[in-house]
This record gives sequence, structure tokens and C-alpha cells, in this order.
Amino acid sequence: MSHDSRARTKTAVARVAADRLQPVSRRERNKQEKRARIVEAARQLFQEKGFAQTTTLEIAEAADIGTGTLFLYARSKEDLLILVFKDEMLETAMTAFARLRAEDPLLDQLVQVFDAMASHHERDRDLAKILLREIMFPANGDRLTDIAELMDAIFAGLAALLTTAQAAGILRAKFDPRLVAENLFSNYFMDMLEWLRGLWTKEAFRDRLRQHLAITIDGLR
Amino acid sequence: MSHDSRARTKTAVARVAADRLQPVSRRERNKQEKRARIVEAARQLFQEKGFAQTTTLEIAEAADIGTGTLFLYARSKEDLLILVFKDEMLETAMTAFARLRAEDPLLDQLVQVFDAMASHHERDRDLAKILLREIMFPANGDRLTDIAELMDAIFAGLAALLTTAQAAGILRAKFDPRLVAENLFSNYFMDMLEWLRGLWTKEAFRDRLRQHLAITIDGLR
DNA sequence: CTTCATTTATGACTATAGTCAGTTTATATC
DNA sequence: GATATAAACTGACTATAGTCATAAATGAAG
Repeated sequence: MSHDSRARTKTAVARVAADRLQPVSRRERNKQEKRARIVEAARQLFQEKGFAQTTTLEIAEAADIGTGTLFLYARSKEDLLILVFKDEMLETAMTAFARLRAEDPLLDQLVQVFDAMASHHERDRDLAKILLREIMFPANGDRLTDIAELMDAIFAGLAALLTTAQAAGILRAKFDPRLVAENLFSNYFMDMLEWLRGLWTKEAFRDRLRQHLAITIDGLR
Repeated sequence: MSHDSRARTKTAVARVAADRLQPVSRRERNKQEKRARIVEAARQLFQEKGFAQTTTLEIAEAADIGTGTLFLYARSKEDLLILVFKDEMLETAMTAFARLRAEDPLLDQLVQVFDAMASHHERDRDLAKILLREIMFPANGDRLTDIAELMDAIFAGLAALLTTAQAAGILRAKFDPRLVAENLFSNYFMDMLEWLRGLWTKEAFRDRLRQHLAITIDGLR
């Protein structure tokens, strides 16, 4: 989406010099600023009032843009969610992986990662539900790249853990780590969904998730 | 719409006797008929024009009721999907289980069941996506009972398969069949989602699903 | 600075899901 | 059959996501 069309055809040398210091065009800068304002306005309103209770008009007003403009930056209201929360989710996942201690049992490490990812959604479950719905069922054909990137990062992280475990002989090397990662993630996802629906406490969720993960991991030992 | 004006006014005794044979009130009968008309109208329009392209007004008109009435029978447009397709999906699943041959390998049986369930959605992938979205993320607090019933039936069917396998010594009895069933289903669900997104052919989907299921099943052998 | 082309912004407008105050219909009771 | 109560129905109405024709801003080039 964000092209940087740098230094096309410049006439003045001074111009080029100025671009060294400030290499984005005014246009690009405006766009980024507007985008940032939209993201901030949307985040604040979604967290303050909830997704359904926030109107696109309110977001546009808070970001100080026209209603139509909003839809140049996001294809739909749901799409805004990805725009707003993708980086945050990605970072949560990456941080969770980074914090793992390699000497912990594999199952513990997995539970820790998923637990961290789930905890990130603890504060606002309704928002989380809609966000996850959008990730699994993207409304139009939109922001597929962002979603794929997020999922890829998670799968890669999990697969790395599994590869390490296989190398250490803790896990049978019979299966492709990536496929196993996908299995584990789908366990997490379903359990989290039920947790978000309010069926369980956080502890019950963690227990249940551990049991589900154990079925896969234990079998591959 | 054609009314059948049977048993309009009866004397007390005759009335009671008639009610023995036909124990539903006129009210209840009207409701059922209306409900049936709504279901049929919605099914036809959804399949003909697609979910997004069908308006609630069209459905109401086709069912010969007022717009407001529609929402006495379904809480939302999405809710209609469950109303319309739940029985069908339940039957597809049950039939798939019934057709299994106990002497086939467990993994084959699982693939067959899931394949049958997925095939049911093959004709109309877009509709399937929205339907599955509604099942996993019911819009309001909507039709939760129906959804739970459907999921329970599937889990029970899978768990029965696994219990049989455990009894036959094919599968280690270490884990709760229900939990294993949930694992397998979540594999199916995620793979089907990607298939519906158009990433794979049906064959690729089946292969991939088999691989995912094998990770769990193999480990428990 | 002026012109022209391209990108970006705008808000009046449209389409439609869902609501609600008022109406009709069914049933129970006399 | 008349009346009262409750259940079911209705369509005009509201709220709002998303569109689109038009306008403004930006940048390139002379």
C-alpha cells in the first residue's frame, strides 16, 4: 500500500539535498499523518465505546477528516481493526516468543506463548472477538497481506520451537514442524474463542488449552 | 396465501376432541407455516443471489410477511442462516457418520466424515464462509442453542469413533475422546477455511487435512 | 508564476438492517 | 356472541456503513 516513490525527476540540486534530510514527499507525509490520526482516533474510540457503538462518522471527526476519506484508508469499518491492531498483535506474539526460556518443557513454552497472546485480548473481549472474526473471515478481499503476515509470523515462531525440540530429540521428527504448528494454533484459536465467549475463567482456559496441546505434543514425543 | 379454515368454531366437547387429534393451536400452526415460508424464501434467495445480494425486504416479500415480522423469527440477517441451514448441516454430518465402515482405518474414516461435511459447502463457498462465520462468531447472543446442538452432535460423533478405536486397542486410551475430537475438528475447520478462501483444490484440501489429522492420530496410536 | 495532470479529500447521498408504536388476530371467559 | 387479554404482525421510520461526483491539493514542467 505505502509506496515510497523516491526521487523521481528532480531539477534542483538543493531539492535533492533537502530530500536527503526529509526524503518523503509532502504528499506522502500528509498521508502518513492522516493515517496515524485515523489509527489513533479509531483505537481510542473502539477501546472507549466499543466497536459497535463507535460510528465511522465519529472516527472521521476525531481524526479530522471527511467521512469519505476514512474509506480511502480502510475498506470497511472492520478493516480498520486490522489497521489499528495488527502491529500490536504482532508485537505481542513476537515478545512472547522472545521471552521463552529454552530450558522449559516444550508444552510449558507453548502454553506461555498462547497465554500471552490471549492475555493481550483480556481487557476487551468484545473487541477481541470482532478482531479475530475479521482475521479469520476478512470482510471483502482486504488486508489479506497483513493478515497473512501476522499468521505467518506466529506459525514461523511455533515451527522454530518445534524444530529446536526435534533437533534436541525431544520431539519425533516425523512430521513437518509447520504443519504441527498449524495444529497447535488451531487448538489455541478454538479454545480462546470459547474463553472469549465467557464460558470459562482464564485458568480454566489455560488448563483446557494445555490438555489440547498435550494431545498433540505427547503423541509426538 | 391460502388459509385452511378447518375446525373454525366447535362446541366445547367437539373442540377438545379435535384438539386431541390436532393438538396445535391455530396460532402455533400459523407460526409454523410462516416460519416455513421464511425459511424457504431465505434459502432460495440466498442460494440464487447470494447472501449479501439478498435484502431482508426481499425475503419478507417472498415469504409474504412484513419486514418487521421477519425479525420476530430471526434476530438478524445472519441469524437466518442458522435457521435455514442448521438442520441440513446436522443431517449431512449425521449421514456422514452413518455411512462409515467400521473396518476402515480410523484416519480414513475421519477424512471421509470431514470430506462429506466440506463437500456439502462446495456448491456455494461464499455462503459457506458466512455461515461458518456465524457459527463461530454468532452475531448477538443468537441461536446459541442451535449452534451448540450442532457442534455437540459433531463432537459426539467423533468421540464415538475414537472411543471405539480405543476399545479396539487401536488408539491409546490416555486422552479423553471428547478433547481429541475437539482437536480434530479444529484441524478440519481451519483447513476448510483455507479451502473456502480458494487457496487449494479439493484434493489439496483433503491431503492437507489428512496430514493434519495424522499428526494427532498417529501420535496416539 | 502558470498550466496541466494526478492524487487525495470531501460530504451529500444511497441502500438497507433493524426498531417500535400502533394495529390486527387469536384465545379464554362469561 | 361479546368482551378482555395476550400474542403476533406491520410498515413507516431511524441509524449508519459505504459510494460517488465534484473539488482541492500537490507536483512536474516550462
